[in-house]
Amino acid sequence: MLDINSLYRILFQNMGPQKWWPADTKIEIILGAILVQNTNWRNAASAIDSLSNHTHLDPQYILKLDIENLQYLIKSSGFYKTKAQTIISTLSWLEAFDFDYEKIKNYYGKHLRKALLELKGIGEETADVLIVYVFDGIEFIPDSYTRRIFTKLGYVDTDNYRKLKSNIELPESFTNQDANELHALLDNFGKVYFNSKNDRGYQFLDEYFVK
DNA sequence: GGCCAGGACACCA
DNA sequence: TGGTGTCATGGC
Repeated sequence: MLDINSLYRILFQNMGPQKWWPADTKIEIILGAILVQNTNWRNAASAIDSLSNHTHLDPQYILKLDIENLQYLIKSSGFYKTKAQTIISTLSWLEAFDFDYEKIKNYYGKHLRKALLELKGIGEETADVLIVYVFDGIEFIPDSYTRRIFTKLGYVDTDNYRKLKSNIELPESFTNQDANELHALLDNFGKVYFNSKNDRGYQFLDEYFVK
């Protein structure tokens, strides 16, 4: 069975750097992480576009929007009522720290993940995504694609997020960039492997898949 | 026209 | 702790 380092190396050698997160600013990453929850990226990106057209993704401006207006702007991402609330609770939290991410890291230290989980609408996966892509931390992110891939690789206890996370230890050598790249590679691999009907050359893991 | 996508949460036992 | 229903749009 492939260990994390080998899996990482094989993915990287076949796919190259993924340059995640696909966004220009940290606020855009945060909004994207919320809007893509259980939604395909196309719909989430469309919501970001309309939000950007109306607010330039200025968090202060977004917080001043009527909730109905915010809901309308992000409608294409689905679950728009819940996501509007999540955006407000998260941006309000950031605002309390003047949108200073270093200040937040210094304030919470090791308890950052716990603080993120206390935000309404931020669950384990989104918390880990924010830690890796916004706060430069190191976390394994066993999202649905990752769990499906690990299942095929023969790992056990892959059926839910917490179970797989508790059983996987990232290598000591892993940096923030490695955690970033590994998650991006796994998701982009999963996206092609599980969704595309025609063969696009993503068969390089097949020899490691069981059955 | 059904199925599902880069989840979270309330509720229940 | 773990399983289930609900929230919702747009593309295929």
